[in-house]
Amino acid sequence: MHKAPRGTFDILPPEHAYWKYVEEKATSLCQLYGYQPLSTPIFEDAQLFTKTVAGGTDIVDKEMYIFEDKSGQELALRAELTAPVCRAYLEHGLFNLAQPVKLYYIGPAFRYERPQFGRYRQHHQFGFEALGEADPALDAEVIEMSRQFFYSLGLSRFSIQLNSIGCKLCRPGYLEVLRQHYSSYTDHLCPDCKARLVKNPLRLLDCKKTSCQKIAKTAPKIPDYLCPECQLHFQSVQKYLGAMSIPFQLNHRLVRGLDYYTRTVFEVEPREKRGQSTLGGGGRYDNLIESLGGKPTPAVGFAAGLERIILNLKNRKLDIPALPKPDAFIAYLEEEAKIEAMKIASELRKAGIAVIIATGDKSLRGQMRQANSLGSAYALILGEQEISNQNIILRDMRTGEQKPIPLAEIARMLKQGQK
RNA sequence: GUGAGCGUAGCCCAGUGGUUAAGGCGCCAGGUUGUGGCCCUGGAGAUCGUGGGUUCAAAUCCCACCGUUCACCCCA
Repeated sequence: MHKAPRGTFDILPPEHAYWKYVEEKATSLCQLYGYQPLSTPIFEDAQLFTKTVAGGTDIVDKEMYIFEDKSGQELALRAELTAPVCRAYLEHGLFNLAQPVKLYYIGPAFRYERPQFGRYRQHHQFGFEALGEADPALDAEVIEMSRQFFYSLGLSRFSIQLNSIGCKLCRPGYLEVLRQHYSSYTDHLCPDCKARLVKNPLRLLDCKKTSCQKIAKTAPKIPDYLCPECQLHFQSVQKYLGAMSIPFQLNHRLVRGLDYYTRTVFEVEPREKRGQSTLGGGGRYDNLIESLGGKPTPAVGFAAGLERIILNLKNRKLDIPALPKPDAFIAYLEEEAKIEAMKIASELRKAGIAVIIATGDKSLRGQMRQANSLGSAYALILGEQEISNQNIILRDMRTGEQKPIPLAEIARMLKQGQK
């Protein structure tokens, strides 16, 4: 027996109620803020990720699905979607449009990791990106929009963690100071942190080990080492957030996993934490487009994991609209009525009525059971008598009331019932 | 990559060495020769994750593998 590959899963119809709900909230949010949809391929040139997300991060070093196609071209299943969006922005000359260009996406991303709570090898991201504008007001708007997204879903028990990690001018200086601070404690560091010291020093700050946290507490804080421009930008973001009454927590230990971030970084953290809990995160990436061969182009964006959102919706036991049920179920007796029923079903569907017709020549009782379990609003019953009278029985499945309706009027009656 | 827990019908699960592996949900049929939901009756559905071992005897004990869940790492 075949199974879905490790870390992947099928989304069965009942589950799709959640997915539809989240996707509809996401698209209407984007409409509200002026973001337009963009779809990019599931796989890309591997270099698109290795160059941008950058070596030193686990995503590139060990988690990418990389393969050669038959021509020897090195491809990768997309590990995230910001780089593909930037690639499309450059490829199609979107920098010629009025800036910023605001785009959103919903789709799968792939990382080869050990699956666990809220973490999968194929997961789905909803994200939006504003390209071509450096204004800190846009950072604030992206954060506000992220917050509105979760509120519109009915999720409000989260905090927004905010930090600035500087730019290519000021960050190297900070990293140097940070390394110096840690180099005097190397004997007390956990093995992971020893590796981080050389590989990814920013990550030292959020190690969970208590011994390492002691050292992190006394570590120099990045906001104290920002250059004047980054400082002003960071303050402006906070000013605009304040103006919109968006609560946030400054967290100087917040860093993001991807290497391309500059200045503003933020994460949405649920109050009730469990394992992989971050609902979403984002920030500014002013160097990414240039590193892909474009002109220096500032940009800011956000991405959320749909699986984690849905886990939270279930956890909060929020009522999610059910998937639509059929308007009518057609039951029949004997072959002559079946032929007529097929004809009626076809005509009703042309009139925009969702119809399921009984199949398999079950007893009428069996057909009615099926109508019930499908949740059909009405049952239509066709037998010899009805055919000779040119009518059909319309049964309201909720009340159990039923009466014969002339065949010519049945579509109109059901249309009324739809509303 | 490291560590821990768990694998019994589609789903939830009882069963810790001894007859045909129990129950609930769901599914199918009948009770109503043309009518669903409630109720009653019956039925189908399980190589007890896979392979090996211990034993007269294994779902049950041991080993390996696979899968899965959780944690670390990392991230959405």
